[in-house]
Amino acid sequence: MPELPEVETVVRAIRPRLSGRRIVDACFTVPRQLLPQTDRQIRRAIKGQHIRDVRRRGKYILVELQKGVLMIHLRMTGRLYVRPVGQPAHAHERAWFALEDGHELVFRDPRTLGTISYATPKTIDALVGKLGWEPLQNDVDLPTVREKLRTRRTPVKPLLLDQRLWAGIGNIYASEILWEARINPAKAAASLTRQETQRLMAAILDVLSRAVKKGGSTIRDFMGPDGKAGAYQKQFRVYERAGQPCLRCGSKVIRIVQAQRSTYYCRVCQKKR
DNA sequence: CTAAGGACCTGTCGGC
DNA sequence: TGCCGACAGGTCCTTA
Repeated sequence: MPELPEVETVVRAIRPRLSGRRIVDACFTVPRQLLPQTDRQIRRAIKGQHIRDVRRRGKYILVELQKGVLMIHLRMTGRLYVRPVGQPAHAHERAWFALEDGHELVFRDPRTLGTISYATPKTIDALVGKLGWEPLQNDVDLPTVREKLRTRRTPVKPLLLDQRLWAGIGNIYASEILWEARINPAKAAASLTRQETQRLMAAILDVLSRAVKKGGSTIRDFMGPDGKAGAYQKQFRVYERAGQPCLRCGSKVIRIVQAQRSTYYCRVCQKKR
């Protein structure tokens, strides 16, 4: 469900309500979602710890505690919000973290694909160490990117979903980014020209930062933790617009399937060569 | 090493 | 109305 802009929106909303608070208890209902420890181990490890800060790395939400980090990944349908204890629950709530101040952090996830893990400074690298560049940091240069793409014969669209390159891009923004950069999603990553790679890097930064400014996208069930919907879905140029006119050239946007995921693009603006 | 396909889950929607 | 397949913001594992 959420990609970088949605995760960033969640983090910004919950950070002021969690920082400095103490976790007094935790409850988990789906053991499968806990990695790599058991519910009992995580519960014992985090109980009593103060929350120092809440940050994002790729699509991971990092709740930084005194002695370790609680890492939450929302996958497709996860949501995270803070509410006063005693308020009515929603369907599909899977985990709760009770705070000393009378609120609770709630993890809701209908499909139960999300994950919760607890890591210490010693073990965190195994979970987050393989993640690639942070798209909003904009701290990687053109030669470095070109070198990384040089050996990749895979189409560029599925490649954008590989979190080991840029961390945080998902299925919606991959299509949006390629439309913005005027690159054909089926083009082999290794065959991108210098100019195309440059446009790709610019589009990644541009599309994702604009989406963050709008509070992410709400298309099915993503919701800001305050119940507010994101607004970026109104700015989609190609995603879920198959059959509608391209906003640049007017020809029809088409949908194809790559690596079992939908891709949307304009055949005319995003020519292969 | 890379690449492709299935697996993991539940909910919703459109067609017959 | 009810059933069935397709599809959904993601990643991980197995196989070639």
